[in-house]
Amino acid sequence: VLQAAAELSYVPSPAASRLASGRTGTIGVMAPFTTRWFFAEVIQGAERALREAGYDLLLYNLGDPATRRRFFETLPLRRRVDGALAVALYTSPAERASLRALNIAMSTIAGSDTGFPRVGIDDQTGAAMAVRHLILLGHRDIAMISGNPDDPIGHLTTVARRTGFLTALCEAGLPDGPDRVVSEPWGVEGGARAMEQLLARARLPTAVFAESDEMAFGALQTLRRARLDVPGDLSVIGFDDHEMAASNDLTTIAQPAVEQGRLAVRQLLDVLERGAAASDVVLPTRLVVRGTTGPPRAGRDVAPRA
Amino acid sequence: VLQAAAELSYVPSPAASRLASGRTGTIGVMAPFTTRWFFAEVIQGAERALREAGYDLLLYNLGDPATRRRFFETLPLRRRVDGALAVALYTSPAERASLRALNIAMSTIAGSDTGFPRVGIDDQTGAAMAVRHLILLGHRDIAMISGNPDDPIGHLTTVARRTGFLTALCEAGLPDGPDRVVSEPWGVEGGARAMEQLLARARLPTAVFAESDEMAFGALQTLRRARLDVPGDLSVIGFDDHEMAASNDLTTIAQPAVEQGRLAVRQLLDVLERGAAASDVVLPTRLVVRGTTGPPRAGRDVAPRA
DNA sequence: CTGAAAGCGCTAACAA
DNA sequence: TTGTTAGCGCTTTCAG
Repeated sequence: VLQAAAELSYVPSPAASRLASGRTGTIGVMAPFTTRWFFAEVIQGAERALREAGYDLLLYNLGDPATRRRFFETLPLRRRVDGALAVALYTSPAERASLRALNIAMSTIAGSDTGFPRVGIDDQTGAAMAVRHLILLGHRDIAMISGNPDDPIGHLTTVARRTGFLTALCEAGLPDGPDRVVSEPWGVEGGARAMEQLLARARLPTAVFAESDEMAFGALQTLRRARLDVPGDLSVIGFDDHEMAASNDLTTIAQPAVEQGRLAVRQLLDVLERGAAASDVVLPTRLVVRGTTGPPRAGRDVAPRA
Repeated sequence: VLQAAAELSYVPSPAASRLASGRTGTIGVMAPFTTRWFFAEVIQGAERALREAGYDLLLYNLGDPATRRRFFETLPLRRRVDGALAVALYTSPAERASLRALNIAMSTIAGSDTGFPRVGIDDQTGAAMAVRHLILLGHRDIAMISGNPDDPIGHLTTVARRTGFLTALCEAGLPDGPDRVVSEPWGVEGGARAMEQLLARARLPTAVFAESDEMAFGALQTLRRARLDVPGDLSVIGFDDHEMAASNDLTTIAQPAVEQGRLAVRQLLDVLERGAAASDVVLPTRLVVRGTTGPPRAGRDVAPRA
């Protein structure tokens, strides 16, 4: 019988088995971006894990506000997926209620605030780690380049990394006023402009922590144009370990992006298939020292503390 | 009746309508990468167009050889999609036969060789455009940095851009021997190493055409480390207009990536829904002059031809 | 434990 | 036109 099936190259119809069993063999993934480094990596990790487990991945890019509104109004996930993954999705209470009403298994990545189990990193600790690296090198005058905290997308990450930055400064007894942080729109361009703001100040910090590697790339660009030496005149540290961080010789805090996608899928499928109870999981971040950080130039600032 | 449906928040079951109608409302997208700039952009363009038309997008990342083999053996697309899109998919004859046997509507992007209608650019013409820009600036000693033409992925693009490069040199009566092209694995890292190869030569060219912006970024990196001035000592031109090209001030040949995804979807849906006959479409490329190209330094090479 | 039959929730073809 | 019914190809349940 099996032989005959093989000869006729029989393939079960997914539609029929979905209808009969109620299981769709599909997982929905919602994300506000799909092309940015972090999101592309997470999606790739999720896609691979789902494929291996025999599931299909349905991608919903909610970046466009109109698309997002339509998504939450019509809930296209309904009847279409067994479970869902939210990547860095910061939701309004109404959106959260919609999601809850779907009544499907769900996991979240990168600190989505949906109330469902989450996989992610500790952004605050990671940011503090970056700052402590700078302090250990002897820096005392440190600024941060950051996205706009009012941007609904990326909001929580921005806030957490800022908090880590300020906390680490405070712990070390260093000046930590709000003017330590300069905001520009997230991205390379924003990073470049933020660095320009810093250059326009009367006194340049000796080190800069950028909220993301993308913003750090922009900052490096501005410094290059200004013919300033990195790390001689100014140290720069980023966050993420973007694929281009190595080639830009950027010191950074690495986070495992693909792994977060993979893990969230595993967790979701455990709930779905084995009724496991999902719990939050926090993945470690790691300092990667490269060439953009070094001790402050002697005389440019006070010496390292004892 | 409609009111009652709305009140009970009725949603049609896709599984049932698929089973009954035979239409799945889903398009499969096959790609060898999903995170690289070009692919991420194309997929985003396709996703948006499909979403607007009410279709779901099923993503198949065929980058891993084992995954690819399994894909062509089991043809998971069968019974699962109404049509498919192949992005830069260079296929073996057997793979092509499998695809054809699926007997579904299909379109291809970026020069896939599947025999189905294609949307893309003219890589050869684009490459020639890059070289002519350099020649017009007065360069006569021009090299190319390129991926490995034996790499099955990206093969056709590499070959076409090389051909355009050599053709343009030949047309201008410039030296066009095979040593004009240096090969390294595709990517930033490869571009950096290719530039190192060039620097190791007795005589440096005055300009370099990189097969892709990613490789150009690597080349710029190497030049920066070698403290060479761009474009003073050496001009660099890329290809693609990658999102980071602007911030790296890279002169390049722009190609519309999102648009290719969008257009391929439109074309596929026209075939599917209106029985239209799909035809190949070639999108234009465009020279974007930025700061990495300029005239050769006087005395470094012969003067511009009259 | 094996095999037959009753749906799953739609679409499409048919009758009225 | 509008209303009715027979499947679509599976899964699952229930007899045997």
